[in-house]
Amino acid sequence: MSSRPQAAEEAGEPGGAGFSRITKESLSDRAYLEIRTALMRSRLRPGQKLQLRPLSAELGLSATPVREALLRLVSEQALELDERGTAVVPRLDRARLQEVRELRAELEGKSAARAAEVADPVEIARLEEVHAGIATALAGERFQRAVELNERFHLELCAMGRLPILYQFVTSLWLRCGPILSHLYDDGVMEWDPHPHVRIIEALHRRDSEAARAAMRQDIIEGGSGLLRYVDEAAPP
Amino acid sequence: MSSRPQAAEEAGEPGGAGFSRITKESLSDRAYLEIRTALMRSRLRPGQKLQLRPLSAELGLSATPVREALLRLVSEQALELDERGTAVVPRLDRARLQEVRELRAELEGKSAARAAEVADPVEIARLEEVHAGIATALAGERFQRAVELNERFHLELCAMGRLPILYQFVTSLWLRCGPILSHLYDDGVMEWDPHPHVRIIEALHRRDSEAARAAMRQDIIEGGSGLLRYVDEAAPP
DNA sequence: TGCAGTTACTTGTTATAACAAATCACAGAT
DNA sequence: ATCTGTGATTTGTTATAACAAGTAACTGCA
Repeated sequence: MSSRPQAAEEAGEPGGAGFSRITKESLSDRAYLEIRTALMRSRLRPGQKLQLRPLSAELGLSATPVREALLRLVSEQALELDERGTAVVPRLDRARLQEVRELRAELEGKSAARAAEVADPVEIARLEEVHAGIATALAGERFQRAVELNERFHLELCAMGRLPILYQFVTSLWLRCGPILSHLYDDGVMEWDPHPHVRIIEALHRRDSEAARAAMRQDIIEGGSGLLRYVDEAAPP
Repeated sequence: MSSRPQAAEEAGEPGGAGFSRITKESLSDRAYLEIRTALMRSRLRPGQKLQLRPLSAELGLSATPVREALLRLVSEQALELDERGTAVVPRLDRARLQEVRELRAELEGKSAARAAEVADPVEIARLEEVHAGIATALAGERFQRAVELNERFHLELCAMGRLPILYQFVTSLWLRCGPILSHLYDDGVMEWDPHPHVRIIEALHRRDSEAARAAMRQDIIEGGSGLLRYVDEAAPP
């Protein structure tokens, strides 16, 4: 889990528009966020076990809040429990990843369509900045940075749709892919004619929801296909 | 929360096809199921507080497993936490219910379309039985029974789509409506030309996915509109 | 050397207690 | 009668310990 004092590293997260988290920050939340970002940053490998007491010791907490964090991630399907009850990072098999991509296309597509109807220029500008950041990161071969910004692009756009439940579902889908997401650019950066992100942004400007939806679907289906190589053929025994 | 020894009341739940729950049944799971079905059966009113110690006493358990159950329901958005941290049954405002209906139309629509492609005759027959049960219950004015069977119809159909993540999302949407679901038939039973459920079943037989999707959408959008009357105009202070 | 049996330890689970903060209630003063 | 301050109670939160079950390791015998 690496270094502990990383608190405010997660500064500019999405979710600004109406998806406020209470900022009470209990120990339980701290543990949750720490494990969660470790997952999203691919610092935990599929199949890896997260045992209660060793993990608590590493986080410097007692068992209770860590257990709560683990159970919360299990209920979000970001972790699983083995037969013994130990939390383990799920292995994505091909069928599961396919389902995730299909649902992402459906849900983020709807999100984009909706965003095209309600987004204001300020939000769109912010989105353009994020995409520019991705381009810069890729040009400089800072792939980890690009992966993080790509996530931000998608979640920020999703938040712009102003459908909180939908937003939650989408984050859940991203969380499931976390452990393999770092491989997004492993076999090269795809060359797009106009990048789907650009097509999305243009569609937002034109308030063209169907174009936004289509571009989003393309980004997810075609852009994510490389990940299929990093997946177990079938769920292991 | 009513009587405790109701264990196997939930016999014939859906989820037969590949959605197996480990049957370990810890105390935590017991508490979870008990609160959850209380929600789904509208035995808990919107705004009602579920305090840790009183609830634990009522369930005859210590605080720990009950707290775990409450937090799990919170993470599924079936409950919320007030500023103090107390679990409370959410009040659905109009916007939220609209979003739930929209997402149900989208997701259950996809589910139905997929089911039309892969369902086998045995499953379809079981679905027909459930719908027949609804008709019988309505004819006999056993509305509570009809509500439960209606839920079963939808979830069983969703399971037939064989998309586990989608299934989980849909159950989550149902859970959010639980507290007001019992009002489904409060202002009369809708008279359908052919009941959408019948149109769905016919579409399954014909393997016509788009017809199945359309019928499902109709069932959700038109059939659930009555519930809008049982919702708070806006989220209260 | 190899195997069986037993001990010790590690696992998740649950109960209990200590803690802090917020709320409630009641007493006393104005 | 109303307001205020203080103490007791109730709230969620966290830590700790007791428990059960499974696993590993080691010892003693063949």
